[in-house]
Amino acid sequence: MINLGRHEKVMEIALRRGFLWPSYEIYGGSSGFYDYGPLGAALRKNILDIWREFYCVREGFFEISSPTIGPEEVYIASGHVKSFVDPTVECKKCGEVYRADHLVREVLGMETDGLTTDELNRHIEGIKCQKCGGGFGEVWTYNLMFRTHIGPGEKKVGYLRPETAQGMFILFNRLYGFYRKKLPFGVAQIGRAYRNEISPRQGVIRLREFTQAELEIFVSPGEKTHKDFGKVSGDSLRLVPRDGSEIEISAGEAVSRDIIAHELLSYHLILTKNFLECVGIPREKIRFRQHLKTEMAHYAADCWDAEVCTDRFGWVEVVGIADRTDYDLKAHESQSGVELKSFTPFDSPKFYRKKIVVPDMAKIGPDFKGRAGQIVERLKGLGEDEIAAFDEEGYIEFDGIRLDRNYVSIKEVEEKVTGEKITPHVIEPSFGIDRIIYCLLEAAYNERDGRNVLSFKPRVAPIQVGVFPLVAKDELTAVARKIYSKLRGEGYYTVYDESDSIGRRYSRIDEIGVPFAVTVDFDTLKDDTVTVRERDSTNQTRVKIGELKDKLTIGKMFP
RNA sequence: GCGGCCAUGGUCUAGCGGUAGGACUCAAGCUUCCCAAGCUUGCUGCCCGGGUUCGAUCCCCGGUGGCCGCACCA
Repeated sequence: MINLGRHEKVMEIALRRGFLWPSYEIYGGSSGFYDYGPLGAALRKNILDIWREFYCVREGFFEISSPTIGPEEVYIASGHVKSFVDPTVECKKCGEVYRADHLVREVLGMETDGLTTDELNRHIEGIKCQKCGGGFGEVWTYNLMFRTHIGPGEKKVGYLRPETAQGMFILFNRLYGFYRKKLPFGVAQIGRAYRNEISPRQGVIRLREFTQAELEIFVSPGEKTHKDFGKVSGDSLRLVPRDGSEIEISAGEAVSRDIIAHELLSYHLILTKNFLECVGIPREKIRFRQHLKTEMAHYAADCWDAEVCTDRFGWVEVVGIADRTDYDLKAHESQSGVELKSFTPFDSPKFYRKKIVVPDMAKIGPDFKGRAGQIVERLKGLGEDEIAAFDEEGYIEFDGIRLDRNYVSIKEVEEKVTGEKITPHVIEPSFGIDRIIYCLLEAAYNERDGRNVLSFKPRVAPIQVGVFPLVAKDELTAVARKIYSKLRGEGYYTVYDESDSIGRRYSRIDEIGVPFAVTVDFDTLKDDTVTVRERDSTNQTRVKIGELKDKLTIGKMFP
């Protein structure tokens, strides 16, 4: 299953030709960080352009950009301060490190969710190391967020965001207004996120700073549908549901058979699959795996990962598509005290008859003096049943006070309700761009006659055209340089090369995935034609210089 | 975070207690009428810090980074 050769060759090309460089090399490096070189940055740009085309243009989700550092409250609300930690314990004798909660759960057979460090410590006192029988040290928690301080001094704690999502939840009211107070709406953010991983390895698969492209789609809880679902419901998905089976099933059927929770999730699985294929991940290397209940994030109700099959790492999670329900909005609402709700008007207002209690302050005030305020507060909070009982019995008792009916008037009024406030649910497709780039590099890699070829689609290739004089003679280079300039003027990412043999030059650009080579030869001088060589087939066709643009098709955005 | 292995030009590697050689790449030139041809010339290197030593790229310690295993993985 593991094929070291392929991975190593891809990474070697990535390093040597300027796709990916380990960061801070001149200072000895720092693991978990990678620089994108010129070709890597261009590749990423092209992938992000396609992503924007899919989501911002086609789905109409506008992109925002929020800060990467947030005050502590944000991540207290989101649950990251508390939950984004691993309680860890180490054997004092043999140094074996355990997840403290897993250890307690396994040895004592108890549920460990929500236990504090102190509680875990108490449980662990009686446990011996399973390897050597030694005793354990203190439980310590490791929070994976980078912590910092905002402003001078250490009073104001901040964190580097572990996901771009929170920035979008926090803007809910602004965004809701921007979208003119209608559900559903979606918002996109592309940006860096930070996780201080214990042991980042596997190249660009697990980074401490990485690029996410995330969408938050706010919907009514009861309307997890998509107007275009009909167009994709026949498309097939390769699914690995919770039961561990692997099935090929249409998007529509997956919903009707309750494998995928709802249409909207299913729609986004299809969209994700189309996106991955569009950037160049082969269909047969894509599948969607449903999270087990136990591995689901603290906020998720249902979650499917898009996984790509790699030679080196097996199935790699590249996109998470989660139904976060109302977890985040409710959490920020309660932390901030600001209401984060949408308002849905009814078709026509509804009228309710209900009884209300109106306190007679002229009586309550003098008789109860200092406690009057408290009484009024209690009366405001009475439920309908309590009011009815008050009305019937003629008195009410609370907080040791007996309040007679003649301190209030109880009236029946008609209340007009024009709609309802709800906390929207959130569907979140979250793309790990760096992982997608690795998968793409691996998928694009081929060998031909012992030489390296990266078969990028023209649309994602960092450089689209190479322009070469067949040999470096002045009469040919002059024409080639003109074409080089002309193509750049038309918007192609183009390189010019006149050194070495023509074969070597073709080979050089094959290795960085340039799809087209335009070669100027001696016939060009007679009839204004050049050859266009296609990277994957190496086929050449002669075309008029003026018709180059028709031949160098970078490809339609959508297949 | 723990354990094992490792660290030499851009890449891959040889070698040694007296500061290094090769292959490929890259650059310049010659050559070259379509798939890494050939010739000449050239640039670039012992991961970092400390110790031992007259002298350390080499030995020792620590760090950093890489790979593997454990653990972890929203």
